[in-house]
Amino acid sequence: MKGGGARVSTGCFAERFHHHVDLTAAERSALLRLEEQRRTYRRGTVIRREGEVAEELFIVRSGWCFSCMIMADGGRQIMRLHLGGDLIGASALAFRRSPVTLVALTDVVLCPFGADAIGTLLVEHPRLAGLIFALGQVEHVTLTDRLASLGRTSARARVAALLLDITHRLRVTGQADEDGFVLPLTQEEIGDVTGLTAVHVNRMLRALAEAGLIRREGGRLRLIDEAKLTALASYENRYAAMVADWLPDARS
Amino acid sequence: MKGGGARVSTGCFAERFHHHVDLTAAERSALLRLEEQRRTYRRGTVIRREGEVAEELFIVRSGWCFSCMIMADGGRQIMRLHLGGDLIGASALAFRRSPVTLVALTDVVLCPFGADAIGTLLVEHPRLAGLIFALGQVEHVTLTDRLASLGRTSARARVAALLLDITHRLRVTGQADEDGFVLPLTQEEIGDVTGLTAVHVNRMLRALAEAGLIRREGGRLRLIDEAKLTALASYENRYAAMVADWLPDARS
DNA sequence: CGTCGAGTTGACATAATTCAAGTAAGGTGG
DNA sequence: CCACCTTACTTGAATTATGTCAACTCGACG
Repeated sequence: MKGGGARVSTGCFAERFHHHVDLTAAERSALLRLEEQRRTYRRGTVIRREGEVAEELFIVRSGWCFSCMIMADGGRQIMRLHLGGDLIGASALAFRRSPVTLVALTDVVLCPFGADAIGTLLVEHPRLAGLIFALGQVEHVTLTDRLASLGRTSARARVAALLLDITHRLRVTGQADEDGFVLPLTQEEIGDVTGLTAVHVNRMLRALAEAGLIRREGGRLRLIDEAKLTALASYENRYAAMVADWLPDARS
Repeated sequence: MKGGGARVSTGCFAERFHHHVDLTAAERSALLRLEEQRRTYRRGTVIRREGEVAEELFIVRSGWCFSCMIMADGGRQIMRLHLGGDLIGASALAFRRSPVTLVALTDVVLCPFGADAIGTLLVEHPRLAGLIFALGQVEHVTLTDRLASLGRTSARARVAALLLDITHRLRVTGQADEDGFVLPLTQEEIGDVTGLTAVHVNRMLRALAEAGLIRREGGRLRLIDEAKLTALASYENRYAAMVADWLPDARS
């Protein structure tokens, strides 16, 4: 039930690529090399602070973390939740200093590697580099979805969209079933993702529950009427729709 | 004064890379090949509609356009303004259908090319592919900045941030001087970028003008007190800070 | 000269925040 | 095992930023 660690024999990053191409042995081992190192962080730890020099990228092996920005008035905006298999810190490919703060939401295991590993990949496994690029585009589009969510939808819709997003991402790795899932976010953190206050998040969650769209039992959260939630949030599941048929052949 | 077309002998996309690496002749011509085709659109034209099959990417050669999403209630969120030298439609690398609508804001000239051109670039000029990836990261970070802006800052701050962002981007290509620049956006469009209503944008612009931070003279807009604006918006100029020292060597 | 789109301005409505006070739950030390 | 503390969650009332509606001006354009 802990999740994330079940089928990792291939490496949890490689797992992503599976669905899109048949990896060659060389590609597979190149990806596994990215996950060779491990680093563990306790729940609540600040992994990296905004403005720090940061030359490493990470693959999330297990657990959740998030990247955020601290605002001038002390507020916080959570940019993205990072779940198992996610690549984080790619901004190191363009900036010396981290634009965001990285925080462990649960106990988390990260696999760090240097930016130059991406350079190597680019030369030796252009197809993999292309796939990573394509995955980056998926993230880009989900970010624009969130922009629309924050800019143009109501508080209920934003909360609903977040819950749907988490659900779909967990399903990819089989961590969410019909019984729902454990949400390791406080209402304040949900607010920091959605641009709301903790108080208002509370009200929206209750409204969704009263409307019979979700159910909350202990730490577990369950989506009852996903169709209505999806409509309410105008949510689009981008993770399912990815295709990358433009990729070059694997290097022989 | 029309802008964008001045120093294009190298190609306006290649122009971007100049600052970061010395391009080899082969690289330069590979980039120029991306700009071989031209397509012109009239101000106001919808170039591409959300949900349409879209296999092409574009480089903006001159003029402005924007990508947006139309919301269920008829509202609109502008995801990004695209200026000369920008690469747009990269989502075609991950999705068959366009997640956004693309609209010409002024008369605009675009250079279309297929996604497979990126595949070729990846194999033949990995360093260029890496640079494009790094530029993508810059965009990614500016998007997160906007997310923080929409989620956690006031209306004035959002408007100020937009004006600063446009200014910095225009300066890269020398289209904004101390006299300011021509803003081809209606207040409604500014609202659609910042997640506000046209009416409120109007009030915020006036407030900024009355506070002596900006000046509006005809269609021209001029930033008077950039320091105060920057503080007010907690704006960070990401375009200046990019470095990419992890790139592999150019293929010989 | 009339129409149309954009900008401006005021009065009013409302969604979301703030403040404040409480309850429930979990962890810790005695 | 209990008493205490802390952290998260709830809930209501007052406040505020932003949206809505509506009227009017202005300049461009045919």
